[in-house]
Amino acid sequence: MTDMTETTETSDATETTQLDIAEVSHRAGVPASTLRYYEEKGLISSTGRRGLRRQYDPGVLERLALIALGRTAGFSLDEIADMFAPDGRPRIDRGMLAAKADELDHRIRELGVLRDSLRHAAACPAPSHLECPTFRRLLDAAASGGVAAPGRRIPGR
Amino acid sequence: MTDMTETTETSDATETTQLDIAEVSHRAGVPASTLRYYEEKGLISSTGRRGLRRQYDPGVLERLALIALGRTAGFSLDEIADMFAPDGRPRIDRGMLAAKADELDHRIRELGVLRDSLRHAAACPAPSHLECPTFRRLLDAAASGGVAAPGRRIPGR
DNA sequence: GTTCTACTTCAAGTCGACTTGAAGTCAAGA
DNA sequence: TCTTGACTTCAAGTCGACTTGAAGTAGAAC
Repeated sequence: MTDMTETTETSDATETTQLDIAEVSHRAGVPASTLRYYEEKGLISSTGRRGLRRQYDPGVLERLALIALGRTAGFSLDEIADMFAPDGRPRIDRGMLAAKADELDHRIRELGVLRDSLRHAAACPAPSHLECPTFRRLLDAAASGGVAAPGRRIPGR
Repeated sequence: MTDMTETTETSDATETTQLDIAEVSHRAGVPASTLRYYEEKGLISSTGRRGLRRQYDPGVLERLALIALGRTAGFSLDEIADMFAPDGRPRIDRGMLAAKADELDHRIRELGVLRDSLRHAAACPAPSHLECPTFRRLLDAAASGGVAAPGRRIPGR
C-alpha cells in the first residue's frame, strides 16, 4: 500500500495496474474463494470492481505474502488481522515477534527430540518397540507431557 | 504418578488391578470423555464394567502414552489406530517412522528459518518491516511457498 | 430405602479456515 | 444480439478431535 502507483487511470487505457481476482489468485497461489474469505475477515480489501469482479491493487500480493508468513509462523487469521493498522499498513509488535520466535524455538527443540527418537525407533533392533529402551523413554516422556502436551493444535503438518 | 491408591482393594480380592475410568483419566491426564471417544474410535478398549463404569487394564496407560506420542509426532487418530495390530499389540511400521522423522526434520528446518527471521525482524531497526531487507526476503519466500505452503494444517503451537 | 454422585448413552455443538453448491450477473467474443 | 463462462452472493457443509448437554442408571454412603 505504498502510494506511487495510481497514475494515469484513464478508463480506456486497459493497462490498469489493477489486478483481477483471477490474476491475484494465480499469482499468489491462493484460491479465489479464499481471497473473498480474507476480504470478509478484513484481511485484504479490493479496490473496486469491473462488473462484478473484484479488482485488486498489486500491493495485495505483498499483503497475502505477509498473511502466508503469519500463518506459517503459527498466527491465526484474527491475530494477523490485528497486525495491520487501520490504515492498512502493517504494524507488527516486535515483542510479539520475539515471543513467537521463542515459541517456535521451543517447538523446534521438542520436534528435534521427537525426530531423533523416531529415527532411533525405526532402526532399533528390539523385537517390539515396547521393548526398546529408547522408545520406552519416549513413551514415558509423552505420558508425562514431557515432549508436548497434546493441547489442541498439533504441529505435524 | 506411580501406584498408590491402587484402588480400594476392599470387597472381593482378585479385583484384577482393573482401573476405573476416573483413575485412568486422572493418571493419564486425559478427560473421561476423551477416553470414551478413543474407545469409540477403536484406539483403546475397556475390559469390562463395574455397574456402568468402564474398567480398564493397566496396560491402557501405556497405550494412551503411545497415542499421545503419536499425536505429538503429528499422526492423526486414524493413523494411530492403524498402528495397532488386531491383537492390540503395537505394530509400528519402521519405514513409516523413518518417513515421519524425515518429515519432522524438514519441518524443523523450516521453522528454524522462520524463527531466525522473526528474531531478526523483532530486532531490526528499519522503521517499517516492509523496509527491512531480511523481512522482505522472508516475505518473498513465504509468497513463493519457499518456507511452507500453507496447506491445511498449521504448525504453530 | 433413599439420596448422592459419578458415571452412562446419544446427539449435537465447537473451533478455525476454508470449500462447496445453488442461483444470479455481466463483460467479452461469435 | 446472444451465448458463454468466469465471476458474484449467501448459506451451508467439511474436517479433526473433542466437548457439552440432556436424560438415565447404578454403586456406595447414610
